[in-house]
Amino acid sequence: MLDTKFIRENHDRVLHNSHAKHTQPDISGFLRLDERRRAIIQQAQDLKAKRNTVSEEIARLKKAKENADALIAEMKTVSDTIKHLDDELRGVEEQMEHITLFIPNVTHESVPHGKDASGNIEVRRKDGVNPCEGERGFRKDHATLAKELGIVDFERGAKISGSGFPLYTGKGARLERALLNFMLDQHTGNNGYTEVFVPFLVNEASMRGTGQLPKFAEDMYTCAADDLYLIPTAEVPITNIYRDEILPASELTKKHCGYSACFRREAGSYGKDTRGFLRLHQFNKIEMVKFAKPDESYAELESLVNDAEGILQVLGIPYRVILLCDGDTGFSSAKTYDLEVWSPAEQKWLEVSSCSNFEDFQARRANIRYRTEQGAKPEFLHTLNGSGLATPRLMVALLEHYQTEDGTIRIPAPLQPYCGFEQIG
RNA sequence: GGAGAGAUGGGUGAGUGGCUGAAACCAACGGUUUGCUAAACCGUCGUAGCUCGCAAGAUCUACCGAGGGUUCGAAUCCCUCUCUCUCCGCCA
Repeated sequence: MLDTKFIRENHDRVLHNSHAKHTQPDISGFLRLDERRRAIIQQAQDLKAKRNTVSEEIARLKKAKENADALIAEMKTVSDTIKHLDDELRGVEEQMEHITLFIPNVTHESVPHGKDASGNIEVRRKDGVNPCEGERGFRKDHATLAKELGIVDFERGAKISGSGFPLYTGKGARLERALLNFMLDQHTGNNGYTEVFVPFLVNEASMRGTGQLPKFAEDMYTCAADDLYLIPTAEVPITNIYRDEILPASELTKKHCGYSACFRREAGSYGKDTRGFLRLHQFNKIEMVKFAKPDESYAELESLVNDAEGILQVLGIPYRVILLCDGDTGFSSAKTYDLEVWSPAEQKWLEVSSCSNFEDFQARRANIRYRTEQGAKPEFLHTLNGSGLATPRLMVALLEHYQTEDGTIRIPAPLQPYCGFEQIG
């Protein structure tokens, strides 16, 4: 959510940015409402001030056992007017909020302009230490490999829940668990994150806090009977840990990481990239979240990307870092880098991580502030988050890159202690 | 799921219709005193918004879990909701 004053003073920029992000908010309507709002407040305030002083006068008269009927009658109409003004104000503010909630975050000046993913910029690329580099004759795709090796049972997963709900079996289940533990240990042990284990179902206020609601209601699973939502990412519960709180500046930058299952309806994406692990309704992810001082958040974004990259480097998987153009940057984000791994079978780059600086967009929605010193005015802090990493496409890259000529999978050395085995098959 | 109790400023906690934005104490901060520490004393000590001002700041308004209602006037009375605690029941 953007600051009302910021929208008022930068409405052209906000409008252009919204168009770049393919949204059409009613900025001029917002400005009209804003003006009306201030007029109402002014008028209501004057009347309330009058009511307060006259009420004191009434109290004084009553105590002196004098007649106050005329004043009381007068105040009755004043109170009625106040009530009507307050009602109108409520309506105006509701309309303003409705518009504001659908205005996307303004992108950072370093973000390139572009219509869609074609406008993104590759920042850097790293080759892996792939043991099969250059050998293409025996290359099988991840879904075929997984099926042959018996590490995932898509059919039974679909029987239990539906398509997009994979059932990991045997060494596949162990490998999945190994990846998650390995990544958590990296972030807590080497990168300075404090681990959290979060609720997977959250309330509406949390979803609004991080920006999933109200705009993206269609993308989420809901538990209607209890007014709860299944989280699409651990970003939601982790960021909301400090909702409505004021953190001391000495605790910033605060860094949390955590595992969660992620649930996404992926409505409207059937048939597109849905083979195997490419797009799932439920998957596992390690998420990193930072709470930073505004003047440090962009440096923190770079180190956040490095932390995510570190996983791929240790696992020796080829990847590249992409800076998203404004047209491809998410609703809440001011600047986003994607990490993509190479799938030799798909001959495609696959997104495994998205690292964003939201500046104060989420903090304003969720009311997360910090105070530089005792007695200082609390200010909104900056929130950042990034996947570190999501497992399904990481698994794709791992299987495809570490397959051997005889159809087995070599487990990368750093992962072996977590797996308890050196190969699959 | 049933019964009951509760929610006030950073903390404890007073306050049942007007003089309460809120006592008192604690914590914190500034100062005086002091060889140092301690103690004592004095002062400061919530958030948000409108308007005015270059600014420091000033006026006004709102906020005592949240939202409605009654009233000239609500922390205080009424209704709904949320959360916490206690007891009973059920349960991994």
